Amino acid sequence: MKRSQEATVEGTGRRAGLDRADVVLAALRLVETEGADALTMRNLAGRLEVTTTTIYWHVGGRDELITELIRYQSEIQAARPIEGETPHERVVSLARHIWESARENRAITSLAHQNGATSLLERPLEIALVHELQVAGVTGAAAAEAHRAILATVGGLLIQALRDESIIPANRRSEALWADTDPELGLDAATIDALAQPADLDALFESTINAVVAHILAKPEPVKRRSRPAAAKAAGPAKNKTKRARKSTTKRTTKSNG
Amino acid sequence: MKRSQEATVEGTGRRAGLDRADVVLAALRLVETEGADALTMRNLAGRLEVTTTTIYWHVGGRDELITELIRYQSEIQAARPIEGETPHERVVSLARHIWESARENRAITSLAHQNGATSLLERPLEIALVHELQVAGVTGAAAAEAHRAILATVGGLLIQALRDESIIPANRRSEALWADTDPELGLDAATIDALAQPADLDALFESTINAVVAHILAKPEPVKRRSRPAAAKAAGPAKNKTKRARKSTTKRTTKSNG
DNA sequence: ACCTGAACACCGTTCAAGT
DNA sequence: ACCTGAACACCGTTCAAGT
Repeated sequence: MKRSQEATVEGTGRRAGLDRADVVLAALRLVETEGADALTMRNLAGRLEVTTTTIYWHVGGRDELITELIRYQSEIQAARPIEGETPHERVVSLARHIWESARENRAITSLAHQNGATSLLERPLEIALVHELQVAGVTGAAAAEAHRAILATVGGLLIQALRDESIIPANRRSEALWADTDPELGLDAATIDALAQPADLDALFESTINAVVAHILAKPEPVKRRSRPAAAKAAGPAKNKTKRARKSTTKRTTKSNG
Repeated sequence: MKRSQEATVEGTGRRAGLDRADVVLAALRLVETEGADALTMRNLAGRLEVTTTTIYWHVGGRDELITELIRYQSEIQAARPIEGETPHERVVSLARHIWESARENRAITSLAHQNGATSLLERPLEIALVHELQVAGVTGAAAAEAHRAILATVGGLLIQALRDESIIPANRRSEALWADTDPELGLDAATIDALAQPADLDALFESTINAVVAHILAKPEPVKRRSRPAAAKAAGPAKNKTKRARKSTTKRTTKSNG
C-alpha cells in the first residue's frame, strides 16, 4: 500500500501519489483516533497536507467517502470464526460478532450509525447470519423475521453501549436521570440504585440474545447440520474471491440459557 | 398560552411578548412539520420573525432548547393508559406505548435520538415500566436488567423503523442491499426475497417483545395484582407534589437475584 | 491527471449595542 | 427586559484555474 508521507514533488508545493485508498485509510485512522465527529473534509485534508478540494477529487464527497470507509471496515469485521455446534450456538455466535465488533470499533460504528450506514457495516456478518439460519432450517419470511429480530436486539443494546462512550450531557444520561428520581414516586430503592449504576452490557447481551434466539429457533425443529457454512462475503467491489478455509470448530461457546 | 402572532410594538420593528414557551412550542411545530434537521436556530428565528440572537436570549442555546422540547413531549407521551391485567400484559403494554409514541412522533424521536436525549424522551414511560416490574415482583438488579433488556428491544426495533423514514441513500438501505445480493452466495431465494421487502415492524415488535418479557418474567412467579396502576409521571419541574398512595401489593418483596 | 484558491451557502454562538 | 446587527469559527461543496 502506498504511503502518503512521500516527499513533495521537486520543490513544488504539490504532493505526490495520493490516491483514493490513501484518502480512505487516512479517514479511517482519523475516525479511530479522534472520533466520528472529527471526520470533516477540512480536518482530513489537513491530515493529508492537501487542500480540501483535493479530497473531493479523489473521493466524490463526504458520503462516498463514508460509504467506502464503512465497506472497508465491514470486511475486517467478518473475519471472526463462527463458534459452536448447534444452530442456537452458531446464531448467537454471529450476533456476538456484531456486538463485539461494534464495541471494539466504537467510533466507526458511531459514524456508520450517524450516517445510516449500519446495514452496510454489518453486511458480511448479516449474510453469514442468514446462511446460518438457513442451515438451521429457517428460511423465507420466517428467516427474514428472525434475522430482523436478532439485529434489532443487538442494535438496541448497541445504542445503549455507544451512548456511554459519546459525550452526552450529564442531565440526559440514563444513569443520571435515575440517580435523582423523585422519591415520592414510590419506586423500590434497590431498583433505582441498580438503574443508577452503569449496566453490565455484556451480561445483558448474553441473556437477551439467548432468549430471542431460543424464541426464534423454537418453531422449526433443529436440523442436524452437516453442510458447511458459507464464509461471510462483502458485497463490495471484490477483486479477488477469497475462499475461506473451513475449520471444524471444537464446541467452545458459552453455554447459557435464559 | 400566549400567541406569538401578536402585532409588533407600536410601529417599531420589535415583536411583543415572545417568551420561552413560545419558542419551545414553535420549535416543536417546526420539527413536526419539517423534520428534525430543520431545527436550526436561524430557521426557528425566521419562523418567529425575530433575529437568531433573540432565541438565545429566551432559551440558552440549541441544547437547552432541545432538552426542554423533549421534556415537554415526554409528558404528552405518558398519557396513554396501561392495558392488561397480568404483569406480562401490562409490561408489554408499556413497551408498546414507547413503540407507538415513537412511531407517531418520528421527527421528535429522531431529534431526541440524534442528540442523546432518548432517555429523557422516554423518561415518564420508563418510570411507569419500572413501577410495573416492581408490582410484578421484579426489583433491584433484576429489575434494572429487565428494564434495560426491554428498552434495548424496543430501541433496536425503533432504529429500524426510523431508518425507513429518514432519507438514507438507496445503496445503504437494508432492503436494497438484500435486493442485489450475489446469487453465488447460495442463500435461499425466498429468504432473500423476504429480506428485500419492507418489514412488518409492528408484527415484529409484538413477537419479539413478548419473547423478551416472557423471558424476564419467567424467574419470579407471577403476582395476582389487584392494585390499580400508577399513572406515569414526568420528572420535570413539578410544581405540585402529588403524593402517590402506596398500595401494599400482595407480594412485592425484594426477591431478586442476579 | 492531480491539485490549489476563492467563493457560496450554510451552521451554532457571542458580544456590544439599541430601546 | 427584550431585541438587533455584526462578527467569529466552523461546516460541505463547487468552480475556475493552475501545472
